[in-house]
This record gives sequence, structure tokens and C-alpha cells, in this order.
Amino acid sequence: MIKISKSVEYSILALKFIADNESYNTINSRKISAELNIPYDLLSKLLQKLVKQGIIKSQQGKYGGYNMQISANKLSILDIITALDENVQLTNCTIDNASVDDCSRINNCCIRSPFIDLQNRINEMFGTITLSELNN
Amino acid sequence: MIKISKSVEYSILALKFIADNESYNTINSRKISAELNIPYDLLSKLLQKLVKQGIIKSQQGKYGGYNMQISANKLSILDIITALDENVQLTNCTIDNASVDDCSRINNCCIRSPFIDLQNRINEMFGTITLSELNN
DNA sequence: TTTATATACGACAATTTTAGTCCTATATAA
DNA sequence: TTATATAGGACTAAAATTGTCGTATATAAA
Repeated sequence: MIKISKSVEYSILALKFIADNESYNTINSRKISAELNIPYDLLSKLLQKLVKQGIIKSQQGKYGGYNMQISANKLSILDIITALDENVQLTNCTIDNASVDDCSRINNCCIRSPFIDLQNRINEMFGTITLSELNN
Repeated sequence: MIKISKSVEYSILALKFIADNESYNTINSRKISAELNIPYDLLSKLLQKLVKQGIIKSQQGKYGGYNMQISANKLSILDIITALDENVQLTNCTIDNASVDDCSRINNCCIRSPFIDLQNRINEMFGTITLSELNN
């Protein structure tokens, strides 16, 4: 199966929720977890990563929570995937400077070159669509 | 990470090898395994699936092996993925007739509809490129 | 008819990846 | 000072993927 991870899915949902509720001061992770039915501890980790990558900002302490740092119409799905240290890597060898360590067939196979191309096209798809375009 | 499985990768490599060596009578799985450095038992399973799906045909017994059943320029990557009972399913809910069993947020989320669209586009990509177009 | 060699196929095991949990530290508003 | 929020490391559980083993069956050739 070719799929996205729960981490990406949860992050998109959470970010959308934060973006949609910007009128409030901050949105805390308990609230997001409850509203979206996402395991609290897992969500916390994801939000922390997104803070580190400058996508959202956090406020600790009572009445703390999260706010967008990048506006939803400037934030692509690919930005989110990248912020979570994930990527689109169709095979082991479809990376820059792939070596025989990544795949012993690298110098004589029909996979690498075409799949780098496909991968680029998928990356472009994910890079073009923004959070604000994601709607029910 | 968004990736294809080893099963898909091995199958593509094996099919390409079979297609490229059609001048011989049949190509046996020992040979394919050795040439492409694919675990023999695993490869055997994959080839058996591809036989069942009518992509290749097999000949048992001594001097047996495999031949193409569908020509390489008529066989898409998506055909191969499908033959292996795999698919492009970006999330649990991006399937036909998805229900709350697949995702509790299904009726109020920003994932399903846009990702069905993305999924369709990826499927089209994989459905358009054929085995004969895959080259080093 | 026997033998060597090939595919067929189910069951299982190992490994890797993903998902989820637990615990403690730190920040901050009231 | 307290309640409540984020920060973050370590760990566990679950799921999916990848690989292995054993046995059955088919078939060409000696």
C-alpha cells in the first residue's frame, strides 16, 4: 500500500483545527486531542515538532496553547511532511547521491530513474496544495 | 515515508527481466533471483501471483520457467501493483464507501475529499507508465 | 519409470516501521 | 503557591513488511 502516515494525517487535522480557530487566543492540545480524537501524547509530540519547524508557535503555562506561525494558505502538505522528518521516497535508491549501500542494483536497473521522476511529480503535487485548500 | 513495497519493486525488476529476455524459451526463477539479487522464495511467491493474475505464464517441470503473458508496453505499474493485491490508499478513509469504521472523523474532516483527489492523480500516474517505458 | 529440476503454495519467523504510552521537567497565569 | 499548559526522552505495543521453510506437484529427459 502507498499511504501517508498517521503522523502526517494527525498533523494536518490539528493544523487545520488551529488555523480554523485563530479567533481564539490559543488552542491547547487537550482540546485538539478531544475534538479530533487523536491520542493526546502522540499529538503533543507532533505539535512540538511543528513548533520547532516554525509552523506553529506555542505558549506554555496556564491558558497556553498553540497558534499558527505560517498562514494556512502558505503552508503546503509537503511543508508538513518535511517538518515531521518524513518524505516521499518511493524506493531506497531514489535519493540524491544514492550508492550501492542503498541498492546493489543501482547501476543497472529500471527502477531508479523512472521512479525519481514519479517521486518528483508526487512531491510537486504535495508541494502545490496548501492547508487552506483542504476542505470537507 | 511514502514508498512502494519491496514486493512491487522486485516484481517490476523481475517482469522487466522476463520481458527483456523473451528470446529465450522461458526464464526460471533461480536465474532471475540470482541475476537481480532477489531472495528466491520471496520472488517465487510474487511470480506465482503474477501468473494467477495473467501477467505472466508459467511452465512447470524441467526447463520450465516464465514468459510474459501481457506485453510490456501494455502493462502499467498500476497493473502490477494491483496484481499484487496492493494499491494506492493514502489514508484509511480514501476508499469507496468509507464508513465510520474506517475513520471516526469521516463526516467532518479536511482529509478525505482532497486526498481522494490526490490519490486519483497518483493512480493515474502509475496507470499511465508502462513496463516498457522503465529504463535505466 | 526414474530422476532432476522446475513451479505451487501454505505456514511461519524475523525484522522493520509505525503508532501509542509513560514519566518527569519546565513554563506561566492567576 | 497552585493549577494547568507545553517540552521531551525513554519505552512499549501493534502492525506491516520482508524473508524462510517444508512439502506438494508438474514435466522433460535419461
